[in-house]
Amino acid sequence: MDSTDLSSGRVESALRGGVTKERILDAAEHLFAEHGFAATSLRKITAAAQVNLASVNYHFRSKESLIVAVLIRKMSPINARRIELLDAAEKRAGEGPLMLEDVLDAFVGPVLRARQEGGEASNFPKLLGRVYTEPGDWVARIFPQALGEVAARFRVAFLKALPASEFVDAMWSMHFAIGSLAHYLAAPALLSFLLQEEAATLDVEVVQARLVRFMAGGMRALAAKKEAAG
Amino acid sequence: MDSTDLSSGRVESALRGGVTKERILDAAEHLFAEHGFAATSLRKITAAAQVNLASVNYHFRSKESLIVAVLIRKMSPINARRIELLDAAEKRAGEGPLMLEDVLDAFVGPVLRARQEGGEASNFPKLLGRVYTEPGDWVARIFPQALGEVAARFRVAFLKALPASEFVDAMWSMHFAIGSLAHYLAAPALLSFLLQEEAATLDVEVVQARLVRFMAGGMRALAAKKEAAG
DNA sequence: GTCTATACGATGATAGAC
DNA sequence: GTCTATCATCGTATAGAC
Repeated sequence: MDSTDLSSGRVESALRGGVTKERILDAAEHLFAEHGFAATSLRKITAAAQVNLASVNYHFRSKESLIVAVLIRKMSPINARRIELLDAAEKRAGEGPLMLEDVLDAFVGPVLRARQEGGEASNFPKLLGRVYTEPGDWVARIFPQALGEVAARFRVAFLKALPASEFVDAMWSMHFAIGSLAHYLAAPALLSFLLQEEAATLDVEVVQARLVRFMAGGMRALAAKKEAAG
Repeated sequence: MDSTDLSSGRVESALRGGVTKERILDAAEHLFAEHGFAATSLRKITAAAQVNLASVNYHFRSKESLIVAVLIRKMSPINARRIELLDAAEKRAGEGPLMLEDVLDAFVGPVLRARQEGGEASNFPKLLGRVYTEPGDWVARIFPQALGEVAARFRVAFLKALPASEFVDAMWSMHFAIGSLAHYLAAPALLSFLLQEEAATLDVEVVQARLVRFMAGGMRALAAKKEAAG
């Protein structure tokens, strides 16, 4: 990590423990989480990372691509944990039925706990929630990369946990459920407004319990459509 | 509407059927819906409206205030229709129980049909969906103004339709339900990704049926928490 | 009161030297 | 691979015409 190349102008950055690209990612992640995408200029990022402004455009094509890179890097451990928990749930179920609540816990839990993974207090979950609704077509392009394996695994898991459901209905309910999660992460202001009080001091366990209960109820109701009708 | 003041320099705008303020609102609404908030500069708006750039800063304090003004204006008829439908549902229920699905239909229907109200094809629903998750504190400030009466009416309606639920639980489920709606409006890309096909050609009635069924199932499941536990 | 012309600082992006 | 220099464009502010 440390460099002995004292004749180079890159001594300071080398001593600080990372190449330029990673230093940009670190600074950007911190500032994005703190102030959001739009409010964080490339100049603030490069200043915090102590690198040149143009290096962002060299290592990443644009600010948009930088955002994507930051998100992908942060999502990876979360998605790994999701699959880990899903594996455990499926193993626990064995040959028996896969509980919908367990699948939802595996999907929701790692995201809600994401703020502790960084080791520092951050509003990254809120940032993550914005991903789904950020304007622009670039969002659609990160789905395959960001949650390709996760989507594939949970697709079949939800289908297994909702035996009465058809594929299309399960995907719709999955979409609605993700919406509930994303909205909780991204729009705490509305919740505070509805509750007519501050909702910031909430325990993660309690939130997860409520969220999973809501999701499970909704998904089961949608899956039961064909049963009730036919 | 038409002006005979041919001696004035404002003939052109008068002939085009509106004062500057409204022409800005019209152009902004169209461009915001078409390209999103960030991608629409004030210069493009004023160019489309054929007014001076500085007039935006005169009639509205800032771009942010302009966005709010556009949203409030567009939300008003939607919210009026919501209350209209809620009134009808409550009258229909009479002294009997208020059906949760009816309340949800009243809440969801007018939004899903918003694209037809403008008389032109627009992606305003998508724009509306972004409101809930847009970064920045200004969003929180529009809630009281944008859905003050609506929130108040539907708060009590949901409580009536969910007799087993406590206030806090009902508000949480309301929040989650709004999340499902907002997410559907704002993130069609994810749905297409999950379905592995284009989802653009969907009938509003079908979507509403699915959405309301999901919401109702989720809200009932969350409301039943206390019952099951106690 | 309304509207215009003009300017300011900051932003994302790029070209070309090293 | 990294830098300096420069670009067009952005939101905003103000002075002054009507």
